[in-house]
Amino acid sequence: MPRPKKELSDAALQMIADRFKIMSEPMRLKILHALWDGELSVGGIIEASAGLQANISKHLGVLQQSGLVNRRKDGLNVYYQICDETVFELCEVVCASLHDRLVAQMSELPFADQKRKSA
Amino acid sequence: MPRPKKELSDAALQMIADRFKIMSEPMRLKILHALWDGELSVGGIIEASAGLQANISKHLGVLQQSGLVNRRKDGLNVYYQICDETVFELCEVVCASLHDRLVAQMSELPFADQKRKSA
DNA sequence: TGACTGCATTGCTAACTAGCAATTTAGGAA
DNA sequence: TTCCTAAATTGCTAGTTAGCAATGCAGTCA
Repeated sequence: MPRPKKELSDAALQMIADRFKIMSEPMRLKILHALWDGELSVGGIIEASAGLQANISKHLGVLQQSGLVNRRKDGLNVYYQICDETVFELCEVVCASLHDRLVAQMSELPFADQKRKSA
Repeated sequence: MPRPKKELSDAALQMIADRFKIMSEPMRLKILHALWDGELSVGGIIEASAGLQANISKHLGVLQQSGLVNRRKDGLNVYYQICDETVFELCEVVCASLHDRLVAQMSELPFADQKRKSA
């Protein structure tokens, strides 16, 4: 199907770019990945992502302000949860694209049709 | 449908993050937008995106190396074209998410149910 | 050959930000 | 109160990069 081209203002481009920028840090992706299965406390996220507390906290602040995760406080603990399902979709689309690209690159090489080390 | 959580190595996270980073510059989005309807020469892209020649050229180099656009030389001119359709998909997903978020934020305000300046 | 055009490259600067260490704040328990 | 824990914040440094100006280079035409 044809994709109609819409006009995009500079402000719109900036908003879209900002969203991509949020997703462009490996540590933030790691945090989102840790939250894949649901809510987790900051401590749990730190453990799962193996980062320093200050950094994780800062990244969580960024993620929350962008509306990708929400925050729930309970006693001493704070729990975060992904609240924008497009996070998953974006990652899946990117992964598929990367996969396709690698497959295409492999097929450029000689002996491409021989499966090597097929696990 | 459930989204199965897959293990992600640091290298994988880096690759995904890199792809998002490519898309996180307004000028690059502007270039991709200019290429929305098909192939364009560098001159055409410069005109459409209203950027300086050196910057456009550098951005095009980034986009090509990431495999999002391809390059075709013809005489004095060089033509670029989007060769990864996921570019469109990613932008559409992000736009939809941003839209939903703004709608949700509006509904938080008083008089949210009154349509104002409905065009 | 020489001049011209279209694009790429280089050198530079300013702005941004991830990560680290140290501190602060908020809440719970004794 | 005092101590403790969980999380957020602050100050800082180093690394990255977009944009600009100037230059380089390849292809075309006379």
